[in-house]
Amino acid sequence: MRNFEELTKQMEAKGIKPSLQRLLLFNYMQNCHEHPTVEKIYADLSAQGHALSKATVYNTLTLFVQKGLLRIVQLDHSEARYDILTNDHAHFICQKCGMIYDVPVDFDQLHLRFDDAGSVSQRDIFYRGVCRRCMNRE
Amino acid sequence: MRNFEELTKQMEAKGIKPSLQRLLLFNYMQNCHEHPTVEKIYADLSAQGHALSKATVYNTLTLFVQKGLLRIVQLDHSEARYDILTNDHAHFICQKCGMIYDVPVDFDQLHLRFDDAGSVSQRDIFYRGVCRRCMNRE
DNA sequence: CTTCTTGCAAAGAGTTTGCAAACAA
DNA sequence: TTGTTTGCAAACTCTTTGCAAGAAG
Repeated sequence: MRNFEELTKQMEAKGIKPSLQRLLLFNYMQNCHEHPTVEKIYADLSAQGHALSKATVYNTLTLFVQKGLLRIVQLDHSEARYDILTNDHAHFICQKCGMIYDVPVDFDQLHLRFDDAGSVSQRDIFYRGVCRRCMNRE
Repeated sequence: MRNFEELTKQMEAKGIKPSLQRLLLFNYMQNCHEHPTVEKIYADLSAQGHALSKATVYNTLTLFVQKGLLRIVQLDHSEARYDILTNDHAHFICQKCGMIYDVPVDFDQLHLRFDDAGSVSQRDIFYRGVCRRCMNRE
């Protein structure tokens, strides 16, 4: 919960007014690396004694995505999960336990050659399979 | 609508019993390369005079995904779109017009190095941006 | 004041499910 | 028969929205 001035600066740099709820959410997302769902974010912040509505969680996360602070990790038709946008990484999704792992990856090795692409603003890579932990469990 | 024997073989090879509705849907997906939504699939097949319910479209597509004939392309929280699983290709999504382009890509250049990955069964790459057609339109 | 943000509850979209009828083996 | 597939409608989940109250400048 420290370092709010730094967070404020980052948000203002993206054109977002730093209200209390927005700071709370941004701070939470900065420190959460498990790609949480709206439900989890809401539950965690509520448990910490912060008052904010689920609608505000939805609306604020959507705002953050639009402003380029977060990205949505949408798997099939389940709940959306959110991910702080840092340096590029891929995602590995375990089909047994549902866990999402970050995978370091060098996107530039891909050499995308595609004439219909005017401009590219975001790149996402997903691997699906079974993680080592689940494999060992069998 | 020809070639049903071939389709039947492919479906049986994946452990799917070839009912009429399933053949219709599989045949449709084989020949549709625009990543259609359930709504579009249902509308197109209905317009062709085929009787099948939307629930069956949903259930059958889900079956096909589970059996590895199709993949879901789920963008944010909009409708799911379906894609026949052929040789690897990435997707480029235009954020203006919503069109999804197929992009040839060599996945093996990525050299995924990730110790927690036990086994990998599927790889998806998404690029987002603005397509050339939309850029030229401005 | 004036504008932006929040929160509740209701609406909405897309998808899944229960169950009975139809079909296939 | 015995098991599988279909289809309708209802239920469900996740997300968005309208609007009034509240906070900020």
